[in-house]
Amino acid sequence: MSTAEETAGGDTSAWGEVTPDAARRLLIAAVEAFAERGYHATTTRDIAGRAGMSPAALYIHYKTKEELLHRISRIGHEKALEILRTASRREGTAAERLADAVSSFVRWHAGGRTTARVVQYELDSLGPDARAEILALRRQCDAEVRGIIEDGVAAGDFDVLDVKGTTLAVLSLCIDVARWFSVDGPWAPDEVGALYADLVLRMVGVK
Amino acid sequence: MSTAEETAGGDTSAWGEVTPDAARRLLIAAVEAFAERGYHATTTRDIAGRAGMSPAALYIHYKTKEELLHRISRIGHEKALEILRTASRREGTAAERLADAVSSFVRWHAGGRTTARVVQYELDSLGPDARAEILALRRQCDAEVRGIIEDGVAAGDFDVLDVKGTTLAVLSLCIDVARWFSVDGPWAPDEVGALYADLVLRMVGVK
DNA sequence: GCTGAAGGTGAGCGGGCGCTTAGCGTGGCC
DNA sequence: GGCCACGCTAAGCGCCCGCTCACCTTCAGC
Repeated sequence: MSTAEETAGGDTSAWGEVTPDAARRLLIAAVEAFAERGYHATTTRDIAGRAGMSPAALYIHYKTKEELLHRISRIGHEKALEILRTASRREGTAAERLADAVSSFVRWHAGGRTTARVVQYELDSLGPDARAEILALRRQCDAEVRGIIEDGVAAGDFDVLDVKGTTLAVLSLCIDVARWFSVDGPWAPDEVGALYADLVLRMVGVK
Repeated sequence: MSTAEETAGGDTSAWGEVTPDAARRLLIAAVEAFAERGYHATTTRDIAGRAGMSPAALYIHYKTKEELLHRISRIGHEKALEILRTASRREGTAAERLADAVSSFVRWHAGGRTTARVVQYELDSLGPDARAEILALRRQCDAEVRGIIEDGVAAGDFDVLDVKGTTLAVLSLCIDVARWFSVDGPWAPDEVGALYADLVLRMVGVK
């Protein structure tokens, strides 16, 4: 896992690679606005206002409103893929690797709920080209999880009827955390991660 | 389960209660448009056009665009609740009732994907009052599933660590089907329903 | 101190939005 | 046939959208 998970309160970390400072502030403002109201219901005036700038400033750093979503989506998906890859490539049994992947992936969706919501649910608002690029990243995420499950089946550790379907279900379960998780709810991201890791191990019939 | 599930090809059934005919055509057009592009990206001109009417016709049958979403959402949630209730109240072991609930609920999300998408993912576009009304229906859905799981635990049939969390995960898994399911994909609604019923029985540790 | 690049602003454009209104065609009732 | 209620349309209002443009500041380099 990464050295520092996104903190609660306003996951503004992990955008360090975005420069200059004004461009990063606009990006973070866009993430928050998109997460709260959705891409289409968010106005460029709202984004600029949150970043403490005039509406015109947005267009110095980004060509269009859609470019903002594209950048957010790509960075987010790359982070998600990195999380799954790290868990997949560590040492240990398939069960340990799968539990690690699920718990860290869920922690990211719960803790960085704001970002994850945009990343997972605003995909359809991208144009065809950007969308295709992001879908390629998603297929890689799928491949990482499927790889772990296939390893478990091959080693005789898992009992799975349908590898493809189970992979989809596992990812679906994790992703949907971004929809329902709330910081005001009864669980901390860690707790959901642990619960979900247990549930997923049951789903793959770990022995 | 109901006598007739929604058919593929354009789930226009189940709107029989909406009259007159023009109002129903507008509602079905709105469901399709909202599912394809999202509530905020859909225009009233688009809805009216799909229904073969002029933009102004919409306002004879509905006060606002939001009222359309509200009506769709309420009818959809009532249908979802009815599906879960029917499964919950049938005879049989907790495992049989849970498998029934999950498979029929998933079949509805997969087969009536268009409607389910709007119902499950456009909730935030409703105003506070309408939203509160719909959330009450969602809590009832949650209660039906939790009831079955509690029955299974009480009877000693299930092995569950966290009833509330597991209930949430089961519902989350089913609901997210509306996001990823495609009629062009490799599965039929029935197949996903059967797969998911098996996965959920594993999650609750059925003995 | 002058200059040019970089990063910002205020004002506003063209257009499409949700929604309204005046008026038209039509079928039921006397 | 005369009348009216109803369902609908054509036209368009007022607003706010994404985005642009002319201009202003700041500051490094010389």
